Amino acid sequence: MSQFKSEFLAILSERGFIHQISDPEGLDAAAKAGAISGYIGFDATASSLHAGSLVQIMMLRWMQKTGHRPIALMGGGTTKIGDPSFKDESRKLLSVEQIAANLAGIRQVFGKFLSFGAGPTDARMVNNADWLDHLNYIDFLRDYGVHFTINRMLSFDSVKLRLEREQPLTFLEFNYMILQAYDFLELSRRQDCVLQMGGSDQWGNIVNGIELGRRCDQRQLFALTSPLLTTSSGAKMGKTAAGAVWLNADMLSPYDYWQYWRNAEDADVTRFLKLYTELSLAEIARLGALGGAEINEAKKVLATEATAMLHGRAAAEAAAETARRTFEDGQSAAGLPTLTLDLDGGTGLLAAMVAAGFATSNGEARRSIQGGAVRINDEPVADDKLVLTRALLADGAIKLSMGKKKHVLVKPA
RNA sequence: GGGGGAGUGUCCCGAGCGGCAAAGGGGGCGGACUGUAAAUCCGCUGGCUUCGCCUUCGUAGGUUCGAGUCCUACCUCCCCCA
Repeated sequence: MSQFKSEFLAILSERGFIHQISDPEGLDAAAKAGAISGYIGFDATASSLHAGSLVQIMMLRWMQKTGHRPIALMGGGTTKIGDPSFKDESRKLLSVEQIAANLAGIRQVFGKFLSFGAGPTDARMVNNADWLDHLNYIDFLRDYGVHFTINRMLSFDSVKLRLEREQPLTFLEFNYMILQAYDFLELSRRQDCVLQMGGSDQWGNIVNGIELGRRCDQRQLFALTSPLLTTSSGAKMGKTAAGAVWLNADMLSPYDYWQYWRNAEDADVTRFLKLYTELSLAEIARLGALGGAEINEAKKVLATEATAMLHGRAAAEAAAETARRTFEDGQSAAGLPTLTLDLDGGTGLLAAMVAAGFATSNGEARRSIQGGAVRINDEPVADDKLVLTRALLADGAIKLSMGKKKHVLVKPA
């Protein structure tokens, strides 16, 4: 499996990024022979990417680090259609304004992982709206539609779920795979891009692009997919109870991001270190060998390294220090997320908990209090009618906690 | 076209002879145990101005003191026959 001669594939392989490659020998030879260009598409379905996309981003990063040119494709056009792959029902269509706003949010993150420019291995960012928005329907059908048979498209696993459930798959969505295939063709022509990467759920779509390249331009293109990542207990990467693990700092603080990785399951530590950090495999092997409570050290390294890559070393160290003070010293630490409330007029505890995101309704907050989950300045609270006022301030803030892991500092308005 | 079956707590799956805020799972949250892990055990898991009030069982009507449960129409899906 890892008999790759190119540094690019060898690294991806040994770090666990590879699920399938369309023509492993061919791609390996191409990557060995010289710099190649490869892309991954990101649709603008939310205003930030989340941890589930991190594997893709890391693949682009490794591509660049091993001397190739990564292309981040913004799905400004395809998002208007919506990818139906492996979804059991169609998603709501996003407005054009919404897509533009989401795209702006998503763009930010790439600069932290890739270095952009015009040089041979500088990353590029392109938007498929540039070519998809102005396609002429009839011309497009005549030029490219002839290369796709419905028979074949219906055979893809990605649409089977929908078809088997006899859920409607609209013609609009059905076109998504054609447009994604066309993207690949466009990028091969415009950017000399020969590789498309993505999650394993994208395999069918990518292969369609390879077919199109062969038929239109007699060009050899490649596909490389990463495994669909779940945690050891089966949960999807990047989702927690509180919501998605966003990459944008304004949607998830560096502290909370650090916490997400710190709370990884034991069984995931080695795998995650390989995928989400750039530590050497030897170092990862050492960390992964730690047993019992010592593995917490490995989790801290994972959290700090992963956070440093996204938010910078300083933010990562600060998060680590805040966590250390909070969890290991049991003190309130200044780096905890803060919440500003009116303490002069007083704010009810229930309302404060909802504002802190500890509960979604007063009732839920009340039940948590009755269940003994809530503490103020580390003292358990039993009274759900309590009102937060300045009298509770300690060191300029009130530390409001729920459970062992959720802490917020309430400060006066 | 004909016949039969199904849509349940806006996370999911799923019970429900007319008295139902609705069994049971899963998931999630909290507690205990630990190592900010896993497993296990326990509690919680519609909303509110909470001894009470309000909104929930595909949609809209109807019967009834009272409907998730019965009736009518409609929507969607599954199966059999043509």
